[in-house]
This record gives sequence, structure tokens and C-alpha cells, in this order.
Amino acid sequence: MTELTPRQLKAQETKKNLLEKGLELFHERGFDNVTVESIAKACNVSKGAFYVHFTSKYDVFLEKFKDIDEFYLSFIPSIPDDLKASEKILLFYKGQMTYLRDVLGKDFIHTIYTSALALTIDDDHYLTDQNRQLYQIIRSYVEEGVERKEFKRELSVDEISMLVTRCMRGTIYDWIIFRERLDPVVEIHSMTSVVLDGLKCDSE
Amino acid sequence: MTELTPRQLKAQETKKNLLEKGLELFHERGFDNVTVESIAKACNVSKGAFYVHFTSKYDVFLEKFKDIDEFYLSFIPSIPDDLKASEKILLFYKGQMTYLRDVLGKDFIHTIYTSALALTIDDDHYLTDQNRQLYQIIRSYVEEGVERKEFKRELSVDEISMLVTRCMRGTIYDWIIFRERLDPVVEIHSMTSVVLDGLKCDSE
DNA sequence: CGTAGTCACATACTACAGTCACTCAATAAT
DNA sequence: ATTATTGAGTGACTGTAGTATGTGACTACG
Repeated sequence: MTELTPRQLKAQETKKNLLEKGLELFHERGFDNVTVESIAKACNVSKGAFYVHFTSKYDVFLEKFKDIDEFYLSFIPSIPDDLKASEKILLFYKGQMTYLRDVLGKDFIHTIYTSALALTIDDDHYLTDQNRQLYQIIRSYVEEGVERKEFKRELSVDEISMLVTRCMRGTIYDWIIFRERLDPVVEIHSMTSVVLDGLKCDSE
Repeated sequence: MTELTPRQLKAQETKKNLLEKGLELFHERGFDNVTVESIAKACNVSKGAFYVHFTSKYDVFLEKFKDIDEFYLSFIPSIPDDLKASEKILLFYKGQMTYLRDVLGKDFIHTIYTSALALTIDDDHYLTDQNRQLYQIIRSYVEEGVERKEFKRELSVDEISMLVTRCMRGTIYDWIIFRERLDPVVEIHSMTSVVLDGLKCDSE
């Protein structure tokens, strides 16, 4: 299983090259200004080879996107354990948005959010995968909050998690469509504060 | 100004044809399965003529989208005047989402939300136009709520309106990406209730 | 070994959105 | 009436994502 033939190794290398070069070019020129052909050429392979390894131009991005969850995990320890669940969520989102804004950049996120809309019925998008780290993290905070009776009990953990993560998706969508007019770090804070306030157990 | 030459009338007719035939075909086959050429052919004009009247394939949709605001306006009278601002907003959203789901359909909204992400820097999208009816309606309810001290006073009318409308955009985005798994009428209600609760004046 | 099959990659292609230089009839200007 | 201008409409063209088919080196298996 782990035994790779020289041929498979070479293919793996090709894929890695395409991925790295692709991300590099996207970063330099923007997603729409990079052609699949140019990525392939820069790696001395044909366009056909690109499509052996990736199902679409977006696919290159999604590969990278999965790394994000690693950042999320690494970020968690910096959140003090003795905070209330809602405060943890706010801190987490602040870290996340700062990362999206300053490290990954709006173009990157733009492409991710576009690709989620572009898919055909069958294949599921990473954004809607509730097993991904991000969702699990939020869910665990929510669970904690529910146990400690911080949140309304009419709503299930999954329902609350959905609303809290929707907060984030809505803010990111707005960040993109309102262009230079919004700071996502500011916006996620005001939006999420309100939602968390609304979720608070009334008897507090 | 209102004097139209026969030539202008003919052009207007062509545009109207393209618009109607375009929407009809989109409805029949779905946006992605209709080519600009086929719309043009069905109207016995060339593709070039299409681009005289519309700046893009999306543009046909946006034209129609502007009609939505008429529906919104017509819907307002059915909302009792003596309700609280937050209840009015909930009712309004319920009516809106029902209309989007049952009359316009998800495909239509899908295309609108995709086009908002697809634009180049310069041109502004209808979704972000704060002068449009929808935004004005929500703003007026919010204003009412603020005056009656239903809402927190730390936030301005514009800030609150932004959050309330973001609620809607986030819910619609989720409706699209989560495909058959969500009912937008249910979702808008739970999401907006929470946000409105969070916006409530604490001393109530 | 030898041979059948696989798969990483190449090449030529299709499909389609959007562009551009042009035409020609309708209209405006003199 | 003659000429100049406009602008609706044309159709060939470009650019690019994605596909269909081929090919030859490598691999697996008798």
C-alpha cells in the first residue's frame, strides 16, 4: 500500500508542482488572470496532465483550503480555557478572520466562496462539510455553552452551531461583495456578538 | 424625451424579446444550459445584438431581479402596523423567502448570488445597492424599532440594518450551498429571531 | 522473460462568453 | 435635398475551461 513505484512518485511530484506553481501564480496575478495552460506550461507538462490530477481550476484552491483547518487547530491553545463559550467563539472568529484577511487574502476566499456556488448537484463542497475541523471546533464550544446553560435550550447543539457558522459565512460573503467597504475582523465581531447575545439563556 | 423614433421602438422591442426569451429559456433549461447564441437565435438576431442591450448573460437576470422590489412593496400593506418592529421584520422576511422559494426558485437566486461574486471591481451589484427597496424597507423598520427603543442604542440604524440584511444574505447563501437540506423559510426565521433577540434593548 | 494492461501525460478538439471592426438604414444638421 | 452622424445589428474572431482520444513507457502477471 505504501510501496510507491518510481512512476507513482513522479506523478506525485508532478501534482505537487502543479499545486505549488498554481497557488504561486494565483497569488501573483489573481485567479481569473491565470490559465490552466500557463500553470501546466510553467511545470513543463500539458494541460491534459493538469486535469489528470485536478478536476477543475478551483480544485487547486480547495486542496490548499484544507490546510486552513490546521491553522485553526494550532490557534485553539491560545484561547484561555476559563472563558465563557461565547467569548471563546468570539476570540476564535477574530483569529480566523485576521488570518483570512492578512494571510490568505480576500482573493483566495473569494474563489472559495465562488466555487461553492459553482458546483454541480452531486459533489459536495468543503464549505458544507460538517466534519471539517472548523465546524467541529465551533460545535465543541457550543456544546460547552449548552452544558453550562449559557445558551437557550430550545435549540439543539447542531442548530446553534449552524447559526453561529452561518454568521461567519454571511460575514465573509458580505466582505466580498461589499469590496473595500468592510473590515471582516470588525464585522465578524459585531455580527457574532449580536447572535451570541440572542442565543443567551434568558435567565442570566 | 418621451418621443421615441420608430427605430428606438424597434430596438426596445428587440431588447424586450431577448429578455423574455432569455428568462423563458433559463427557466426551461437552467442558466448554465442556455447559451447567449441560443437566446439571440430564438429572437432572430445575432449574438452581437444581445450585447448591445445587455452587458452580460447575468444582466438579463438582474433586469428581472429589479421586479422583486415591486413585490416587496406590494407585500408591505399585509403587515399589521401595530406589531413591534422586530415582528414586522420577521413577517417581512417570511413573505420574502416564501416568494423566493416558491415563485422565483432557487436557480434564479443561485444565479443572482453567483453574479454578485463574479463582478469586476468597478461596477456595483444590485445586491449591494443600499438604495434598493428591500434595504429601505428593512431600514425603516429598524428606524422604527430604534425610535421605540426596542433595539440597543449602541448601534446606529445603518449598522443594525446591515446586520439584519446580512442575516438574510447568509441564510440565502446557505440555502444554496447546502442544497436540498435547508428550507429557507424555516432558516430565515430561526436566524433572524436570534439576531433580533440579540439586538433587543436589555432593559425590557 | 514476454506480453497484456495500465496510467501519466500529450494533442487536438469542442463549447461558449465576450469583443471588435464593420454595415447600413434611420435620423439630424445644414 | 444633400450630407454627416448615430446606433442597432452583424458575424467573424479570441481566449480559455474542459473533453476525447491517443500513445508509449512502465508495471504486473503468466
